[in-house]
Amino acid sequence: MMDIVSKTIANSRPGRPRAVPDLAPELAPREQILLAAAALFVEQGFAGTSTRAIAEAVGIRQASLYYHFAGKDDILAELLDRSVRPSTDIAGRLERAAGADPSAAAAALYALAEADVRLLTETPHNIGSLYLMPEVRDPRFDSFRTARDELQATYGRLALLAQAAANRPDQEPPLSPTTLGALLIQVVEVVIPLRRREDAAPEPDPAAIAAAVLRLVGLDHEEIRAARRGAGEFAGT
Amino acid sequence: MMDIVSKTIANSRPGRPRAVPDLAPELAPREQILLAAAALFVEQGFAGTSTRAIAEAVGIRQASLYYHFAGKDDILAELLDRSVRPSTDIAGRLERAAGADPSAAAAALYALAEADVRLLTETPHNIGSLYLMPEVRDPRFDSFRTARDELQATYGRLALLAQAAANRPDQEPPLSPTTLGALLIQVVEVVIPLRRREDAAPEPDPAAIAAAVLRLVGLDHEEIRAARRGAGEFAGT
DNA sequence: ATTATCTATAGATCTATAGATAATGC
DNA sequence: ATTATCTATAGATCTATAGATAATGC
Repeated sequence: MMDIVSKTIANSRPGRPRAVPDLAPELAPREQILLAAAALFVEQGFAGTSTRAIAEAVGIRQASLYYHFAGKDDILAELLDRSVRPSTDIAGRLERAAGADPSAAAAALYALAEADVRLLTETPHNIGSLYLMPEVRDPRFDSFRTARDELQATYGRLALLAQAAANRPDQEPPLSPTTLGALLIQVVEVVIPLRRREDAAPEPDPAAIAAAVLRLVGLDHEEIRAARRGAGEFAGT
Repeated sequence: MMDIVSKTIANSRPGRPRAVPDLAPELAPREQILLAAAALFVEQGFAGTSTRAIAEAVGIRQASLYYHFAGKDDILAELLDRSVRPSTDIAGRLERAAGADPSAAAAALYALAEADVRLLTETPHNIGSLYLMPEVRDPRFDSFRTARDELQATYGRLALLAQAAANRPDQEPPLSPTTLGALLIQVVEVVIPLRRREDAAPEPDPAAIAAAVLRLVGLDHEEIRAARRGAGEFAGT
């Protein structure tokens, strides 16, 4: 009897028990650290967040962080990689599926923008805003930046391909491919400042943002509708 | 003779001379500090920049900063205010000049976007990127954020007015006014990530970005051309 | 007298390491 | 035996203040 009770209450994991009881024992400690760090980095920046603050948020002692991560840098590196990976995966699949067909490229671009808006909207703690921190420029985070540059390049390539087929009137001053890719990502990332606002602005509609991306590329209303229909067919890809 | 020589070489300002000779004596010390801090904040973030680093970049001792500023916060606060002020001034003038006339609003929106792109492109050290730092959310910088929210609201109001007159086909899912303002500012601010790239991407053409803004609002090619012509007339305003 | 610096330093951090301890696993 | 924590602490910062000093201004 006593045994059953104490077993129920007992720590279910090896290792010395925490001084403060674990509030989220269903999460691995490593995940708890990543989540707490994400929230703090977003609020106060990387340099502005001490390892002590992260540990306190998790409910462990500052030194215990170092059992799970070699240093503060590694926590941020993992957060960055995890947050960009789903986007680059989707982008790669969509680009391969679209091949060289301009109208498929338009559909793929639509699907990519919509997926990215969803990811940025749903990710906990507005983690997408970590991209904006100055520290991310440091060589320590090269692997993240490479992945992100590749994502931007995919936006640029899909856009150029889609644009080639657009039935657009005499175009405004054309944008360079680099500028175009940066611009489209920038539009998608409007989610970040919108989520930052504390006045609880309405969440942007992914379909509306995706349409805005195609409009910027020069597609007209009918072409955008067609791309939206085409995007649906990538769903299984 | 000796007097003339020593006067020429002599320190031209009161106060104890610096331990390290002043490399930019034409700038007031306060301006030197602001410039050096801007460069460092942009590179390494606010919390990641020590007062010692700022002082070193200026060529003074760390403690000497406190003669010019009450603290690190005040340096950032002044940088933020200075960088947003020109935009809000222009926005206010343009909005007043446009009044309630939709085609004037389109022209004003064009002029505002173009002016902002120029400001962001030309400001030293990509200072616009300071807006993105997490620390800026802190109440200490409320006055800056208020000014910026007002700028965004002006974008939103001009866009809604311009849109009312646009000869646009059956529109895509409409964007809320808040989202629209955020989106347009976001487009203009594509300059910031472009300037950040170290591969020396081409500078974006202000006219192309301003056109992109109007296209997002729903204006067609002819309307954009008209807005561009109209924008020229605000020049003296 | 005023101005703009300097030197020196207090007190509060902050990161990371060393080594002990208290669970579970076998 | 392995795992995951803990306590304790070294050494390196970092911000801000106190008070001295060396110019110019009058």
